[in-house]
Amino acid sequence: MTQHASYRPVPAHVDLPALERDILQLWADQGTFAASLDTPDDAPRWTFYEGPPTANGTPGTHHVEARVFKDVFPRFKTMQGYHVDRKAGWDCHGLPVEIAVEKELGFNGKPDIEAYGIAEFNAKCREAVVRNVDLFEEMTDRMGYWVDMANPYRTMESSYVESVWWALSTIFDKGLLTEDFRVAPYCPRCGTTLSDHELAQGYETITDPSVYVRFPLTSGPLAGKASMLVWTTTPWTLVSNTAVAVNPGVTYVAASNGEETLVVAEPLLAKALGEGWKPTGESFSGTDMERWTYERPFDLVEFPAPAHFVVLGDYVTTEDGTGLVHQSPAFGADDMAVCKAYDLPVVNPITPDGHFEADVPLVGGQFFKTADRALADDLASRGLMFNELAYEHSYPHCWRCHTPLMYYALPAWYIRTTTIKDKLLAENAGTNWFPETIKNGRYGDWLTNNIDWSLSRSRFWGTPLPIWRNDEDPSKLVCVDSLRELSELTGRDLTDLDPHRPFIDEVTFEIEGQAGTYRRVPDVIDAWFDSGSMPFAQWGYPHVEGSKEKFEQAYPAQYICEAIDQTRGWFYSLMAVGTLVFDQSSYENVVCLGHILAEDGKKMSKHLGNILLPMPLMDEHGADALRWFMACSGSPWSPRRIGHTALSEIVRKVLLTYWNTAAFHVLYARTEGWTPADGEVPPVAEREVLDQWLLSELHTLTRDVTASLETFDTQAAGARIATFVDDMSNWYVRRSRRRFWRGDAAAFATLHETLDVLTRLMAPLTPFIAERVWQDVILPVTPDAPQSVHLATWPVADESLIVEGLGARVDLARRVTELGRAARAEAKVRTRQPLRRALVASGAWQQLGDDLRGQVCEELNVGSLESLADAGGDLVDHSAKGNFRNLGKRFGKQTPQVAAAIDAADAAAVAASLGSTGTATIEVDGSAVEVGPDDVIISERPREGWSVVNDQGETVALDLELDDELRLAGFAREAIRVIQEARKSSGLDISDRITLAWTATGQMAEALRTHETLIADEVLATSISETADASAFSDEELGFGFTLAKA
RNA sequence: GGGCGUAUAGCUCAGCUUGGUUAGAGCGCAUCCCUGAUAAGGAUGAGGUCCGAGGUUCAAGUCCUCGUACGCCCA
Repeated sequence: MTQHASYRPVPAHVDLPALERDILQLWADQGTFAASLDTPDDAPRWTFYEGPPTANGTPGTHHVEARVFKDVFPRFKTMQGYHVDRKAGWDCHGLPVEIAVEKELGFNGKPDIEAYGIAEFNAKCREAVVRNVDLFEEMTDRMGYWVDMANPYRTMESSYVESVWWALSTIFDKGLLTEDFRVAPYCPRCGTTLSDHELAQGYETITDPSVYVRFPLTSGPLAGKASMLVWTTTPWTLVSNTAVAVNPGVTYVAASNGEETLVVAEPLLAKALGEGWKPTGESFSGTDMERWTYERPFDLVEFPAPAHFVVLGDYVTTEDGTGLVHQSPAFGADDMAVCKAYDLPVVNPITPDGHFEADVPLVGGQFFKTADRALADDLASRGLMFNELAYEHSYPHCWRCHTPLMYYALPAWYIRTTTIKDKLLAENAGTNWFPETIKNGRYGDWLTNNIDWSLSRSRFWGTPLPIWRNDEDPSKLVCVDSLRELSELTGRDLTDLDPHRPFIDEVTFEIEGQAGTYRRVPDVIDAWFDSGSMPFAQWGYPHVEGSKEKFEQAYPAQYICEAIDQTRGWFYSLMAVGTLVFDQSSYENVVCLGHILAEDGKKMSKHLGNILLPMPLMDEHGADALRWFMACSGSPWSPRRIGHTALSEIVRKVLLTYWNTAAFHVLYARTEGWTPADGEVPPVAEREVLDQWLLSELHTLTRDVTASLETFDTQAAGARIATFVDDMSNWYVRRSRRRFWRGDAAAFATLHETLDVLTRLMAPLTPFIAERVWQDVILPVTPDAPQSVHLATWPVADESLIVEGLGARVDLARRVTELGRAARAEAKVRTRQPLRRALVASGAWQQLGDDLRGQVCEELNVGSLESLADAGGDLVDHSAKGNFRNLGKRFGKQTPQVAAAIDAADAAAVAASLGSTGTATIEVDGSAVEVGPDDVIISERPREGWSVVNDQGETVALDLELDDELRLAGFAREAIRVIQEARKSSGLDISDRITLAWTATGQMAEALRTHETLIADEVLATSISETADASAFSDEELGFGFTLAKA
C-alpha cells in the first residue's frame, strides 16, 4: 500500500463521444461543477450573465456557438481562482411564444385568442416554454456547458415579474415612462406595435408600386392650369391624403409637354418627368406654395376639418420622387408632426387588423397592401396616374410572422431613452467590445441615433404593464412595484396572485378622496425589457430576501457574450435598463460573435435542407471537436461555415495527436515502471536540449495562451495550442522515442510536466478529453492533485524556463532536416540508407551546436554534419544578396543600387571579409560603401557531385558516395524495420523478447552477421541464428526471410 | 441612399496592427519517403493578376484614395 500508484492505462485508440459520456457521468457522480463553485469566501468574483435563450423552438447548432464562449471563460477564470456564478436563464415571454402556440392551435390573430380565453391561452404558452427548455437542457449538458440549470431564472416567474415591475416603477418615478400618441411600426396580424430592435430584424426586400399622381391645383397662380406631381410607394395611404408637403428652401418649377403642366422640384425635373418636358418659366420657392389648395386624389372618406393644401416640411428632400410629398398623418411619423403643426385632422380609415373600414367605397374590407392595386387602377382610370413603376426596396416586416408592417398612429407607452442618450454613450465608451469595431460602429451608431423605447404591446403572454389608471380622470396614474403594494392598495392579500393576464386585469382599486376606479392599462411589455432586467430580476431584487446582497456582489457583469444579432437586442436592453435604473451599464466586457453558416456558406434553413443539428454532430465527432471549432476555427467575430470535414480534421489534428502523446507517454512509463514520484530527475538545465526546448516552448505557450484568453481571443489561443501539440508530438516525441524506450527519467519527467500544463491549458476549450487525461495521466501519480482538471489551478508561465533563442535554433534544425529530406528525395536515396556526411552553411552549422547537429544527423541518418566552409574552399560557391530590411533603413532611395552592387560583388570575397573582419566593402556608383553581416545574406552551395537543396538562405548538401560499410549498415536498418513490422503484426507486446532465425544471401547476409548485436538490441531478440529456410516472414526485394518466436 | 465588415491556392483560412528580397498553413489530388505512440508525420509536384484602378514609398498582400462584388446593419 505504501507503493506509489502508477499511471492508468491509456488506450492508443479512443472513441471520443464514448469518452465524453463517461466524463459526463464522472462529473455528475463527483459533483464537479458544484465543487468548482465552492471557492474560499475571499475569492475574487468574476461575474458572468447568461443571456436567456428564448425558450421557443428547438436548439440549433448556432446556439452551441455562444454557449461555448459562455463556458470557456468562466472555466478559465475559475481555474485562475475566481468565483464565477453561472445561473441559467430562460426567456419565457413574448410574441415568439404566442405565435408558436397560435400556430399549434390553428389560430389566426387576436380575436381567436380572446375567444379561446386569455387564461387558457397563457397556460398553453407556459406549457410550451417548459417543453422547449428540456431540449435546451439536454443540449447544454451534452456540450459540457456548465451553468446552473437546477436554479435558473425564468422571466415568467412571479418574483421575476415583480422585479421588472419594480424597475418600471423606478423609471416611472423618474418621469421616463410615458404614454404618447405616436406613429409606430405596427403589425396588423399580431395587433401590436414593434419596438425598434424588433423592427431591425424584419426588413425584407419587396416590390411595391411606385406611383406618380397628379394633384390638380385649385388655388394659387396655377389654379386650374396645372397639377402638382406627387410620388409615393404606399398608394393605400392616398385614401387618407391630408396635405402635400414641400421643402420651403427648394425651388419648384412648372413644366409642360404641350398638353399639360406639372409642378415638380427643379432638381428632379428630368428624373421625374422624363423627356419631352420643358419648363414654362414659372418657378416658386416652397414657401411661395404654402397653403395652395388642390383636389385630393380620392374622395372616399370624410374629413372633419378643412385640409388638402400645401404645407412646409424641412424633412422633404429632393433625392427621390418629385420633391412633393403626400401627407397622411395616421401613417407616418413625419406626417404626424407636420400636420399637427397645421392643426390638420388625423383621418384613419384602417382598422387595427390592417383592413380598410367596411364602409369605405372601392376598398372597404381590403387588407391595406392588397388595396394598392385597386387604388392604382382607379387613379389610372380617372387620368390622375402620371406613371406607375415597380419599385424594389426594403420594407419592414414583422420579424416573426412576416406580415408587412404599417406605420400606424396608436396610443402607446414609451421609455424616454432619448433623455439618457448621453449617459448611454458614456457607458458605452467605458465598455470593452470584442471585436472592437462594434463599439463605435454598429452599436455606437445605433446609440447615437437612439429613439424612445416603445415598450407596450397589446398582447397577452408577457409581463403586464403595472400601471393603473383612474377611469374618471385618465391623468391620474399609479405605477405599482410589487404584488405587496397592490395588496395595500386593494386591501386584499394578493401576494400569491399570478401576476399575468387575465388575473391581474381583474384587480381594481379606489383611492380615498378620489372619484373613480383605478383599472390596469391592458398592455403587456416588450420581452426585451424582461431580459434586460435579468441582472437584478434573476434574484427577485429588491423584494426577495437576500436578493440585495446577491445583486450587489454581482453587478455589473465582467463578461457577457452573444451573437451579433443581439446588438440591438439584449446588448442594448441590458445596457439601457441598467442605465435607466442604476445609472450604470450592466456589463464591462462584451463578446459579439459572428453567425454560424452551413457548409455551403448559407444560413441553415429547413428550406435548403442544409441543417446540421447539434446533438448528431456531437454524437459523431464529440463535443470537444465542436467546441474547438466554435472557439478556434476561423475568426469567431466573422461568419463561419461548419461541416463534417472541419470537425473531423480537428479530431485528427488536435485531439487525437494530443491523445496519442499521452498514450505514448503512459505506455512506456508503465513499461518502465516510471512515475513522477521516482525522483532522480535531473534539473531542467542539465537535461537534453530537446527537453529544454519543449519546456521553453511550453512556458511560452502558457504565457501566450493566458494573454490571449485575457482578451477573449480563443482563436489565437487555439492556434498556439495546435502548433504546440504538433511540435510536441511530431518533433519532440518523434526525436526522443529512443529515450523513452530505454526509460530515460529526464524524458519522462519532461513529457509528464508538459502534459500536466498542457492539459490544464486545454481544459476550458476541450473539457472532456482534458479531464480524461487528467484522470489517467496526472491524478493517479500526483498525490495532492485536485479531483478534476477543472478544479486545478491555471498554469503560470515559469519565465526562467523560457530560453531565449532556443526556439529559433530548433527551428533551424528542423529546417535543415527538411532540406536534407528533400535532398535525399531528389537523389532517390531512401532515409534508411546511412550516408557519410551532410554539409550545411557555416552560419547554420555554428548556430546548431553539437547537440542539435546530433539530432539532425539521427533524423537524416547521416554520419556527421559538417560546415561547408570547412569542407574546402574549392567545394563551395558563394552568393550574396542584399538584406533589404536593413539596407532600406540605411540607404533609403539608394537601396536598389546598393543591393545590385552586392549581387554583383565577388560573393566569396565578401563572405571572407565578413568572416574575418565583420565588414565588407562594396563599390556603389564608384564610391566605397561598408556593409556589415546584417546587410548581406550569404549563401553557400557546393559544386558538382553532391545532392544539394537550398532555400531561403539555407543549404544542405549530402555526400552520396557509398562504401560497403555504409551499405551494410543500410541493410541492417532495413532488416530491423522488417522485423519490427513482423513483431507488431504478430501482436507482440512492446517489451516481449523474441528469438529470431533468418535466411539471406550476399550483402544482406553479411549485414545481418556484422550488425547482429545492434539488430538483437533493437528488436529485443535474445538469440539470433542463421538457418537454411526461414520464411514465415520475408522481403523479396531484400532477399531476406526469417521466423520469430516469443522467447 | 448611408454605416460597418469581408475579398489571399480547387476548398477552409492565417498573414495586414509594426511595409522588406521568392506570400503561407490545412484539406483535397499525384508521386515518393519515414514509422513498435499516432486515425499520424515528412519530401516533391500541380495549383496565386493577394478583387480592380490609382496613389504614397527605394520597396505595397500590408498604408492612403476611388471603385466592384458579397454579407450584416440602418433608412
